Amino acid sequence: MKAQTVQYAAIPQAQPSFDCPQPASRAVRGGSVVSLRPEEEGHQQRFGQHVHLFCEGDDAKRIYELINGAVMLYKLLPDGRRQVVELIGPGGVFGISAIPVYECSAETLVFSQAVVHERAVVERSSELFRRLSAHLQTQFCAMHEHAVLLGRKTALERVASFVMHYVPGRGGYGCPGPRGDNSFNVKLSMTRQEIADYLGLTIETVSRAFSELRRRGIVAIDRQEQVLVKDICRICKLTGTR
Amino acid sequence: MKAQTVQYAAIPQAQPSFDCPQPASRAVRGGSVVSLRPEEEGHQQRFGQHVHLFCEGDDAKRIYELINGAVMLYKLLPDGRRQVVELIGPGGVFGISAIPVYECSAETLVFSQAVVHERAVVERSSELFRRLSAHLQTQFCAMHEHAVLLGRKTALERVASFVMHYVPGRGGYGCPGPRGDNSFNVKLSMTRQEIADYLGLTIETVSRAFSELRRRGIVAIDRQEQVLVKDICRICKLTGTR
DNA sequence: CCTCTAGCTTGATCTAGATCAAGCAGGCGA
DNA sequence: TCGCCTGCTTGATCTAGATCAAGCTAGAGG
Repeated sequence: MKAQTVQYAAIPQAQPSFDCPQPASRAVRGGSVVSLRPEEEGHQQRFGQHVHLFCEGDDAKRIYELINGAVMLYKLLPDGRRQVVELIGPGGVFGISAIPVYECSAETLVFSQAVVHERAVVERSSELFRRLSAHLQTQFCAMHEHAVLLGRKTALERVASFVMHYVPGRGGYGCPGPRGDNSFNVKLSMTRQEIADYLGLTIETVSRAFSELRRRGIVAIDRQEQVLVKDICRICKLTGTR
Repeated sequence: MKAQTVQYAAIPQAQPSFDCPQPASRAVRGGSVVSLRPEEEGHQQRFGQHVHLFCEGDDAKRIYELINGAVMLYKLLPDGRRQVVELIGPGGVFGISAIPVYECSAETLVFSQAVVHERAVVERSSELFRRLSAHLQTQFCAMHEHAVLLGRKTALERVASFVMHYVPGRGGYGCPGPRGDNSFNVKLSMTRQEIADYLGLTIETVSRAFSELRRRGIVAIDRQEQVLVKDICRICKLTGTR
């Protein structure tokens, strides 16, 4: 244990969170997903790749609803160890906190769009609160799954599970099993370090696991981000879940 | 990895979930916590120690709101490895699922009381839904914390963190620091195996960590369930969080 | 075209925690 | 009172994954 050679900046308590220029693109409202009374609407915003939306310890003034793209939520230990605690995809909600400040940091993995709600507005509007909460249930389920991964799975099982997350409609509840095309081309959009911090491993172990999958002929990898899963069922069996 | 010598029963898909006799004690309503219109009220129920409330795969018909006691939520891998994914205390909500069946199993750790809501009722009543969802935020925060523990902490840090959870008002957000009595008597109410499955360790490693804490004079242990924390600040520093 | 750099891979070695194997303590029924 | 059983502790050994240490590769900039 005591992983992480890479040192991350210490948690910057309370300071400007947006390290990306936010031009006039605020309030590009009229998005497809939301349709609420004007006073309940949030601002739709665009964010570049690797933009920090907020940091652990910042005032938790805003709640985010991701329209498209991907965001990672992470926490740092004082000695620099990092754990990515959640990956947010389209529809996902984040920035909700039980305390007055954010309990984790949020960073975009790719270009993303999100509806940004004022926390106070969400707390007043039961309609909005309901919609956001409904999605939290899905995320809760995913968190439980991730706890199993972190607590009980081997390195190869973790990486296999990670790859399977990117294969739509397979491996989870109601998986149809092998039918038609049993291969799928996955775009990871995370560095090996980010994957390692998500899976509770080191960068070297992640790399070795990918190499092992390649050696076994289960995936083919080119350009690092592109993973061609050649046999979905075979990688699914390696996840340890079934 | 590949822990767990103890084998747990394979997931019993769809079968009577209550393995504890449920006598006439249903609907002991009029509990202190809830005050809703009659049609929105749930039944308040009592459960003995080590009672399964539901199993992974059962129809997710009910949502539970714990009044007092303690419940653990766990998931099993097909080969018998177990991970306790969440510990629920008074006020906690569980049994919410994004899919039609429960995604984990729930078992009481001690004698407990809970308000049992019909899922359909919760989905109709915005007042009730709001109240339950509000508590999920707290639990979300705790899950993130637990992901850090499972992904990045050493065995000693995990056990120290676990013990600190039982010390009220210390170690978390807004901890007042050392003042007055710096000791506290903790009642664990979990076996070493349950603790191990919660912390992603083996029973032996948990045992060794407790012994190490005792050897360092940080805790005193008698009757296994009783842990006297002699120096709260010292064990807090061992959690890795600060 | 070459060089630089960031991110990735691979090999060698080390170690925290798993596994294996006794032994201990306390509650309980006979 | 005596076994017996369940849960806990402790020691010896093993191993998955961390750590340390080179390379490798592809894109960027000159």
